[in-house]
Amino acid sequence: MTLTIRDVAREAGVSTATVSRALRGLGNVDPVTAEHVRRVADRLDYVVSATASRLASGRTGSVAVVTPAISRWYFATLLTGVERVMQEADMDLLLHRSADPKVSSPALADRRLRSRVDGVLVLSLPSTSPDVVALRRRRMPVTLIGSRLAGLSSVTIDDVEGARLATQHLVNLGHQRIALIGGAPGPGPFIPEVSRLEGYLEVLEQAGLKADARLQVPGNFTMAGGEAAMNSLLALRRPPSAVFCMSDEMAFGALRALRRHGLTAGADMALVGFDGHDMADLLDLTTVAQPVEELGEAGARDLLGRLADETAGPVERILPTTLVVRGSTTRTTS
Amino acid sequence: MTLTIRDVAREAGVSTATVSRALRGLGNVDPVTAEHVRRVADRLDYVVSATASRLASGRTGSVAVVTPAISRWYFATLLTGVERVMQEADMDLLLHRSADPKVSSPALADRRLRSRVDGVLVLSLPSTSPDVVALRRRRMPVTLIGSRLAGLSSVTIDDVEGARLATQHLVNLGHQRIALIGGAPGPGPFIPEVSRLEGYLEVLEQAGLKADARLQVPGNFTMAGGEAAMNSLLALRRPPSAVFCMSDEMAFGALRALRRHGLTAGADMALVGFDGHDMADLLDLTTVAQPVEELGEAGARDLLGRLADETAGPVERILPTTLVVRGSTTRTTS
DNA sequence: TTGTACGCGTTATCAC
DNA sequence: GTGATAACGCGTACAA
Repeated sequence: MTLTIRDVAREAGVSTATVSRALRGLGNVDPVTAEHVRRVADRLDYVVSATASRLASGRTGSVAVVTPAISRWYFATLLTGVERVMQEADMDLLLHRSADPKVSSPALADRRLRSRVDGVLVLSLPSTSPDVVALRRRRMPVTLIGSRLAGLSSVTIDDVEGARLATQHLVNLGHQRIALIGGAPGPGPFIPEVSRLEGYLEVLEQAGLKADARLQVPGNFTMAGGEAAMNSLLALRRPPSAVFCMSDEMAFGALRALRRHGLTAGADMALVGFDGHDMADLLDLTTVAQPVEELGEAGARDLLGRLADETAGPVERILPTTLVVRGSTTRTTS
Repeated sequence: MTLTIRDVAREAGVSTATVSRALRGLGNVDPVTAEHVRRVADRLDYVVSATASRLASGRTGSVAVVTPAISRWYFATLLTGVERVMQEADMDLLLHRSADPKVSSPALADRRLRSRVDGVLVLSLPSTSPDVVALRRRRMPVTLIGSRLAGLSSVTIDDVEGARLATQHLVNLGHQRIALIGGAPGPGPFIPEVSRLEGYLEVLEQAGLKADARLQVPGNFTMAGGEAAMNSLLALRRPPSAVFCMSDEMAFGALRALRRHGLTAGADMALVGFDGHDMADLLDLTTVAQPVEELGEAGARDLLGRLADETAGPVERILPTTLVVRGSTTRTTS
């Protein structure tokens, strides 16, 4: 029913082997023959069966990206960068959301991805994630984006430095009680979280301010979480005068909380976010901007390189962050 | 090197055919044998080769979603819904961004998707898109989300009605000069755009207000576009007193423009968005909310049904929208 | 209920 | 440079 390489071979008057070589531009084919074959294939509107090609060659021509979330700005933006590079490279991109490890079977990604992709791009997953562990054991080419792990290639920002930038900015403005809105409650293995906490604590210490555990609250990296976190901070007997949020989306939630309390960011409470979200500008939010789309592109390119040259050693690329100062830390009047 | 069905067959003491049947739960296998085979496969950590299975069965077990954008909220949210359903159905999901038809070869999606997927989910693409045209000709199962086309299954909202809700709301508030910030300049084949314009015009007419072409400006469905659009409206000799934006993201941009002009939404200018974006609440934006994630899920389910039963006729599902009134249209004081 | 054997459409390895 | 042909790993008549 559907056209096969044999049809093209017959029509072109050559063997299937030659068609295969010609269509893939393998070089060891007479240029004239090759061109002829290509013409015929074109005329017939023939497209190689990806499936058969995969089975025979052992390469799938596709990669998977496993991510904890899709619609959150950071991940959606990473995806944009990844997709662009993969499309250019003519690679299929499989999208896989890593389910909550608590509710789903461990290493689901591994089972679903085995024999389906040549490599995997892992977005911001904790190194202890069963998915990552399984993938590693399988010796599947993996590149991490947004987290690091010994032995694996990764593209990240310097989270410690980013947090330092944010916190130092607040210190410079004279704040003494600087709170932190972070991710999950309790210390997790989630790299950006740990590193940003580290940067925050470092600066406090250097500034001679002592860290107060009550000022460190979880926000789960969501708007709702950020709002709840800010509410709890405002309910403290001695609320902070400044807050560093580990993500812009949490900062947006915090902004809402402030507003509902009749407070103004920048005047009543200094607020710094993290990410460089599109909407940070609109909301006049000071933030530590990271080149998210570029992170995605760089990660994708690294993985492609790794697939092309299996012997390539792991590379850890670190992209720069910049502090973008806006009204949420500098406004002086309501 | 890698485990095959033969290894499992040998180890379990049965034929490969039985293994194949048992592992797929085909029924015509002795329950005891089946269980035994499953155990062995499990112990060996065997996973069927998706590639070989595809070649033999003719089904790829994967679907593609082609979308004009990934990080825009609406699409990222649709994707979340789609991905959830596909993961539950154990279907691979290929992500493909449909490039700008002007710069890319026509029907790129078709060539890249042929023989790679069983069906395609098309997000909000104009029916004249070369991708859609090619897919149709190929008789590939297709479900549209966010747009409609005779002969194809689709899941949409009632865009006309949504626009009516928004415009009527503004009319009810007593506005006489109601502007519209839309998509691309000039009339396009992009369904939501056309329909929303239609609903807007209908209400104006019913209200005895005459449409003013100068009050209809393109915003390209981006924040930047929305901002520029609002700027141009404000530069008019007789600016509108209210604006209906075809998307929340454009409304956000419009909000910024207002702010830069020292104006307040709701007090100096009424503003209604469209989508029900997460952040509309934070920005106190009145909007026509649509169940975006559900749209994605419904579309995905429809496509799955279509794959299971090729004879199923096309279905057009329409999900409801609701007007969410907030301060951007009702605030009375700056 | 189970096993045998062929076919799925390419790629890759040899000869030529 | 080109052509046979044997894998690739599984599904599925068909036979038993």
